[in-house]
Amino acid sequence: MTLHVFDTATRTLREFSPVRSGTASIYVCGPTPQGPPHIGHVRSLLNYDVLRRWLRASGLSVTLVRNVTDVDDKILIKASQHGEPWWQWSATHERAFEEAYDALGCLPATIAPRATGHVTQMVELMHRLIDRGHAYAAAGDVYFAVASYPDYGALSRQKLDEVQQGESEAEGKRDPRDFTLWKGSKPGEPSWPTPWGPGRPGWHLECSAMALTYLGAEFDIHGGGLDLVFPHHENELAQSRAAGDPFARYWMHNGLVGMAGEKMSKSLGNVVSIPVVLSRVRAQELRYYLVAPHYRSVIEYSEAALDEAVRAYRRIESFVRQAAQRTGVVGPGEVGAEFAAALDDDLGTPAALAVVHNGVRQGNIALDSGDEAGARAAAATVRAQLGVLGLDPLDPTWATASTVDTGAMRALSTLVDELLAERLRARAEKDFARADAIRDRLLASGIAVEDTPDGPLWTLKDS
RNA sequence: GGCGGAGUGGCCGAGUGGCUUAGGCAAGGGCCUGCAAAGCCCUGUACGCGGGUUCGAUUCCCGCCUCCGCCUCCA
Repeated sequence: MTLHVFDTATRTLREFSPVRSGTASIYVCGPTPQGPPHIGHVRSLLNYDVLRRWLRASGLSVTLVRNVTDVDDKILIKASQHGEPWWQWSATHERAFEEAYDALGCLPATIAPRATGHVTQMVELMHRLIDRGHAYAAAGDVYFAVASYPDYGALSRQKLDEVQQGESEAEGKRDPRDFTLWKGSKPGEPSWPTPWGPGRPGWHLECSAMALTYLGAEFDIHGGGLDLVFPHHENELAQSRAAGDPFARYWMHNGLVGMAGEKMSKSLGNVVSIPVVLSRVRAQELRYYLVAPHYRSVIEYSEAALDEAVRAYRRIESFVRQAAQRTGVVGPGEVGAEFAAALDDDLGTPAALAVVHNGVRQGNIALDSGDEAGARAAAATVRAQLGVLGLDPLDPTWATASTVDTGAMRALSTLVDELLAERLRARAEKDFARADAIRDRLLASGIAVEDTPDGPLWTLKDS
């Protein structure tokens, strides 16, 4: 079985077959860094990170482009409200997004190009569109002539006549539904020179230009949040196709994160920002929470659901750590057919995680019965599976300052081991009061002790 | 108004025309343990409402209700 993905354009599950064999090219709409990253942003990226890891595990070399819309209306407004240059505002938040992605274990994009660095390519694209009669300049702006492209609406299944028209009273616009490729500069705004006058990129144009630059005229998968289907992706598709480029072969869209029955969005002001969540739970736990449901389903964020995910993840983590401590660390093995089938079916992470949990159970049974080989085998499989999901507890990504500082860790380890040895003596003498006192004292210091058939294990409590 | 999605056991969350069960969390019982924790085993009238198709529907069809997303910046 090979990967099948749900393609928004056809509304069907399609077998993934790359343009260039042995490789996969993916373009993901990244953020407009106008504010701090929230859970919704991260869910989207996480989904494409899992996709990428799975393609890689399936033997393909993956190029993933994630753009940064580093100039747009909101950025200009926010920056001026805060008395900062637009580029400073943009760069600050771009960094915040990168940090959030890194914290959650997203593999770095092959390239994360910025819109402002690709004006040349945008101008080239506009030339082609104007030459072909699909675009026109008017009063410093450049518009895409929607009516000139019969397939407009194919992706989102919008009928042009039914599209509600915004109150766009721009002069020179031939059809109110025409969208802006290029915005003529207004006083005080940044601008770049073009044959049609100075201005700045429209939102849609940049993606077509950058996808072309880094992935070629035809590439495999274009991804993004469901809210981008219309108009953003519809417009991208129209531009690129009208210019003569085949563009994306598959369109993937992840479901949004809701908040008490409403979409989480900047405009609604109900965002749950990543730094806030990460002060509650660890990054790998948040990742589990967001990766566990199917990527196309809606997630209604709640702290209760997040806490459930934390406990579920800790069950997995506890097995992997115990197995490593008791039977030695084993490298990732094979993921197994059942797991592969789950992910091949449109990234079925829920079914994949069910396989992981069953593996954990088998591993725990092996540990309980002293079956070291069985435990090691289970651990190897589980780690391989978790690796594909980006959830391997032993991945160095999750290392925190406290565990990285090996000198301090060694010192702590010595002290704890001494106390545990003392507790063992107390237990041997049936002095349970003293044994429990030692355990309580360690717990009060943030060190949890568990007795196993192989002796006590201790772990630092993270929260 | 147009386009699209969803309503599953206490909760989260998959899935399927009937087969033995998604998985997790929580709960109850048991095993293990000096205790605890963890783990393992067992238990639980689930599929929004009303019709229809069918030998049989949670799963297909029709209608209805409720909720969500897009059509304006948004992952």
